[in-house]
Amino acid sequence: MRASGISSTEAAILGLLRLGEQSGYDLSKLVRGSVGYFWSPAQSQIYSILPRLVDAGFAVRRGVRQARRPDKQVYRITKRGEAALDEWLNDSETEAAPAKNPFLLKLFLGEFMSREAVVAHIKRGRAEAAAELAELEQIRPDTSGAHPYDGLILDWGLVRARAFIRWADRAVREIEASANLVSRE
Amino acid sequence: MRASGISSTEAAILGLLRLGEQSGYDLSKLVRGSVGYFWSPAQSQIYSILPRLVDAGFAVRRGVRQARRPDKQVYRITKRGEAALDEWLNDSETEAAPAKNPFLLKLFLGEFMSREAVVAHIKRGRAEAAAELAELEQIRPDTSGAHPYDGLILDWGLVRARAFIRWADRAVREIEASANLVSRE
DNA sequence: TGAATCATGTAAACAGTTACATGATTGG
DNA sequence: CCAATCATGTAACTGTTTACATGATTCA
Repeated sequence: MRASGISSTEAAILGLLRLGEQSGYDLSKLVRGSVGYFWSPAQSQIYSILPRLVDAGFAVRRGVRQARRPDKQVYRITKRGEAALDEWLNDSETEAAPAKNPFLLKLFLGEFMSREAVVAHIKRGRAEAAAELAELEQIRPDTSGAHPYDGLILDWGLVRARAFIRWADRAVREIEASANLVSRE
Repeated sequence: MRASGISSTEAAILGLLRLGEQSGYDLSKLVRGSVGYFWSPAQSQIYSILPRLVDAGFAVRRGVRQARRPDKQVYRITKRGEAALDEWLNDSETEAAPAKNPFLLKLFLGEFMSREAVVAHIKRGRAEAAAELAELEQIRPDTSGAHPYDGLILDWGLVRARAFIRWADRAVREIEASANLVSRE
């Protein structure tokens, strides 16, 4: 819910533009990089937001001729765009993350699955977390101070992935332990 | 992305119907309860999904006359609905949780805020996590075996909230430490 | 030569939210 | 008496995804 300002996705795009002039193509690549971990609009959504930002006076578009590449449109944030982003940033009511966790939903409905299927589900989740952890562990946060909070964000990713893996291992052990109990009754 | 089956939200509704015959009103209350922590469609979405499930043959509707309450429509899952839910449950490709975390997005854009604003943002997140933790700590998982995996889900909520609080405290300390460094330069 | 990358966009559909409309009954 | 609860739905809108369309260039 926003009173009058920009949406979170518009804020994300404006924030990326604030790092420098970018084309839609650049933005989709940027989004697939680090930002994509916590915000990843579809490519088509980026292309649909960009002209809206121009209409609103939050960005300007400039055509760039290229010799060995297709011509492109680059977008630059304007003062009004910066102001709109600042407003979003300073709004203390950050919208809540949507309560959408298909992994937990499936586990909640686990009573309609076999125990083996539930265990397999948890193990799949664990494997995904382990893969994510391995990916995150590759990243060396830059110490240049250019993106001062990237290290903290990375850190949360690591903490979360490790905690999930520990939880998953415990969960599997518990389920298997209760299976043994039942089979000995 | 689903090949041919039902969506996660439809699965959630069918799963809830599998616990017993329910009205749309019952479902929105159930959703606001425990399930809402990881899946919470809007009330209007529930009312729009229900007739679709009936059309697809996954549920049947029955009108109930009530004396001291408005009449209501209750829905019961059918065999075909159970089969559709089973298919969704046994599909190993559980969709990924959407990468949407407004909290992290704002932190990522923290370089365009004052340090104080960033700290305030993290503290707000911490407060929310603490409130959630307190709520979760009230819940005593039922040991009847009716919902065998509720305890595990609760446990993940507790683990996650506690990990977030620890991360937030560390983050605030780090930001304030680096502020002191800079101010002494 | 063929896959990947560069580059931009449209169309159609689906998912999801907010707000509105209505009205009886219960309980403090 | 007033707020909350019971109860169902529609309308309008925003957000988001998937798929399609097009075509040049680079690199293995």
